[in-house]
Amino acid sequence: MTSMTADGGKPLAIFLMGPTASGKTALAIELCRRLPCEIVSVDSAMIYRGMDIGTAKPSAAELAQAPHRLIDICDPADTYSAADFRRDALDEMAEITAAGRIPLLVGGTMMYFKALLHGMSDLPSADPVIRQDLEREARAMGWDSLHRELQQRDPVAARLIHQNNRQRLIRALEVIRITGRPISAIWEDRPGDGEQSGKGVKDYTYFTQWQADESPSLPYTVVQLAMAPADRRILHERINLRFQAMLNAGFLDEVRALMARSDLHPGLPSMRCVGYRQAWAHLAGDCDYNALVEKGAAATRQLAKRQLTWLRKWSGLDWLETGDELMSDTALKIIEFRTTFKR
RNA sequence: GCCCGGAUAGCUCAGUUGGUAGAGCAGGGGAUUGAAAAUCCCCGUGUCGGUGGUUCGAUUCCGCCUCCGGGCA
Repeated sequence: MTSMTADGGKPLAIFLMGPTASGKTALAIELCRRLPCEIVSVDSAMIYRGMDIGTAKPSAAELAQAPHRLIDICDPADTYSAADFRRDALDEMAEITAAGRIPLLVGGTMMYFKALLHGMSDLPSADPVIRQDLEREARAMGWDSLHRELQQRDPVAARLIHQNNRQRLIRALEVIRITGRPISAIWEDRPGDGEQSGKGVKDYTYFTQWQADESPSLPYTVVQLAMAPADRRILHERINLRFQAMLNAGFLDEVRALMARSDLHPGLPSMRCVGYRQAWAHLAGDCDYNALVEKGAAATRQLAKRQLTWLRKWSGLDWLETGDELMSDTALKIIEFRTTFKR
């Protein structure tokens, strides 16, 4: 039988990853029926309360059957980060393991999976005041002047951050202003697991290859399941149908309720989520209903594409095919195999 | 039936004073360290509706045909 702890005494954790609309939630709930698992959501949109339909959050019935941790933990006015996620997820996983159960991490926010698996450098968190200052400077002197400033103070980061990428440009300068040190130097201090210390930051990517049970920064033996339809066209069809189904289920009412709040605006991370951004634009009169249907579905397809880009280079995955009716049997076999035999 | 517009990339369209064409969107590939469902980078050959003519050469000019708008009967 599947053992709770694998070799080395590390407890087991299961990751279930996949692009949006690939059927992760259904499989996760099925696995909970067949294994002593407890779900931790790995999803940067489901964290928000009041954003249910558009994030394809599990229904109340599904949640009663298989509770999800780390959903509904933020107000849509809040910001949340990959580092916040790593901390919270490790807490939840410890609790689940202490109760003698297996953490099942399910979601499509690949950056969060990466942060969890590999850890993050010891960087300061975001400072809204500094960000505002930097944006004001950019408006006054031009964004190219900010990039020149980065070239001065952190040539390594300047080379790795494209000058059009304002978000990362701001971040790099923010870190310098808070710590007085270049962000690339801090990456080098402790690049993820620390394995590459001293080698220098040659690439923005601070790790390229890893094995599931080789991550020093995660005290678990991990089985990494990934799922997607075999053919991208099938995924696109699922996405198109699902977006229309969301609209039929009252998605626009959900967004109207959010717009009615005076403290929410389209610039917030929550309101930039796929679907919400397009629905807001439509309700604000920027496009008609047919355009909303097209744009919302397209944004979702593009999200799926980016998720697949992560997955394609991710190592140590065991793949499952969406639509395979024996999928949960296959998943159980993989889990048993992976926990029985060391690679 | 007649008149006027259209017909060019999957979609919406630009353009070539005649030398076989390019934008936006969609799509594809990639990057990814506290916003990550974010942000950014790279990728454009398509019987230029069909057919005949003029021409060294037609997607471009002319004729006819087909289809789609709009108008007149």
